[in-house]
Amino acid sequence: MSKKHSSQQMSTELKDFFNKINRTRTMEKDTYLFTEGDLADEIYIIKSGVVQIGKSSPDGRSVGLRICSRDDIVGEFSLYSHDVNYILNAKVLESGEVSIIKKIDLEMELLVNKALSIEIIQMMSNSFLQDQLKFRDLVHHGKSGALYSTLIRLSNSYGIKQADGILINITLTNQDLANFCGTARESVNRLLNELITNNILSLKNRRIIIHDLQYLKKEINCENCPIVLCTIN
Amino acid sequence: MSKKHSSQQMSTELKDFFNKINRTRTMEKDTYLFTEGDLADEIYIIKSGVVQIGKSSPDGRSVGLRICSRDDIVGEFSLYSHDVNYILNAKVLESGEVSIIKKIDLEMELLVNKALSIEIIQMMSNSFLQDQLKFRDLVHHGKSGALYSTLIRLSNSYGIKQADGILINITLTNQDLANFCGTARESVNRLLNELITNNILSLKNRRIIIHDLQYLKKEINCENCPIVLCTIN
DNA sequence: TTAATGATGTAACAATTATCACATGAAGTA
DNA sequence: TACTTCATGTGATAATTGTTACATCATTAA
Repeated sequence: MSKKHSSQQMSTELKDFFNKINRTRTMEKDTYLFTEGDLADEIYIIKSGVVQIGKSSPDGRSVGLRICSRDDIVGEFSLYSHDVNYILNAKVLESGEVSIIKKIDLEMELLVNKALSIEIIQMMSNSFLQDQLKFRDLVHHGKSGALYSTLIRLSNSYGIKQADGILINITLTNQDLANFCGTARESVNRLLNELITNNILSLKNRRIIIHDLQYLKKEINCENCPIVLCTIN
Repeated sequence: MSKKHSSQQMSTELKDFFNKINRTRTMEKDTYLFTEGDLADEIYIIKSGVVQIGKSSPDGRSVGLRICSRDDIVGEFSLYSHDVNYILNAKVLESGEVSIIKKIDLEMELLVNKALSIEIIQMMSNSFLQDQLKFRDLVHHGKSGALYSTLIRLSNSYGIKQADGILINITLTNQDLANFCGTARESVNRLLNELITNNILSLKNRRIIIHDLQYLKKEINCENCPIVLCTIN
């Protein structure tokens, strides 16, 4: 898989630091790397596999927030405060391996490693701007806009250029997409089929190929912001 | 106005740094501190007045994202990369004054001031979690959920306890609220009047008094997360 | 005081989206 | 193969939300 863009992607300093520590853990599909309420004392970097960050509601519904893979940082940076619990969960969509850093080790390192701090600040400020743009797309363009935005982000994070368009190289069910958009599964299904009918995209092997990304962008007034600000991870 | 909670609130180190530089600018109601496309070479801290962070769409609509006042940090942390332009805008809702730091000065300071870096990381990680929870509320609980969430956040940021409830000590038009919720003004109006009818809230002097915050929280499955994660600023 | 402007309130109707209830399809397993 | 399970597809209907078109109300300016 060719991963090009990422909001919380591993920077050089951080990569070095993770490599120095070099603790890893394998993770199995359909398990959770962490769930809401777990003690948040570790930060992870994905070495292989796919992890979905989300939040489950008491009413049984599930909210999709990010889809992360190699080099993405996963966890919550509640630095210098302990006994903090995870607010989100991390579900393993494809088995793989993560590098682990104890939060306390990262805290110690930050005290002496200025370059690392600065890289983390840069990473986080990107995330912040990214989320603001996501609000615009998800909240202000209706449910179809939410789906279009999600597809665009998926294509920026997991898209592979092909002769006939951009293959989103990850399998997601209609329900998964619905959880990102705040819609019913059936609505996603209908919207997707409408897009297929209009030759905007097609399916192949349970994966989406986008033929006309420009159409999706136009519908939500995409102003071609830096791609680094428009990813799903 | 008693301000208690804030996601991007001025930390001690940062406060000291701003005070050391001590450049200020006054801002007039209904002007913009910055708009989309402006060169993003400064960061601001609000000393007085109220500023709304938002984004305007080519289709003329306007998206509300944050409402900031004293001690809130405003601007975009695109550190160490120059010729970057603002993606959001900052509209002055109430005249006041801001302290200014040149981005380049902050960058220099970060190279030598570890405590400052760490404070900024803490601030940003709060913002990040806060936004994830906001997605859940705004995207996954319908338009009424979006409004309820906005009201709860407003009460956490600008609420003043009173005998009969919590006064949101800031004036916002129905349209302003609609811009935060991604709804039509008329829908906000209907929803608000419904809440008034049911004694959940009332209006006084163009300001909202929430009598039954618990009702609003229950409707969106609020799990009483740390208040610092549920503000509008 | 009157006029103008902007905010709010409301009804009728249209459009979108959710829900329910199944049918069909695809993939893995006994 | 047949069975089971999970994903997808689709119609009918309900619920929510947006749009249009005004009326009313409050505030400011002439």
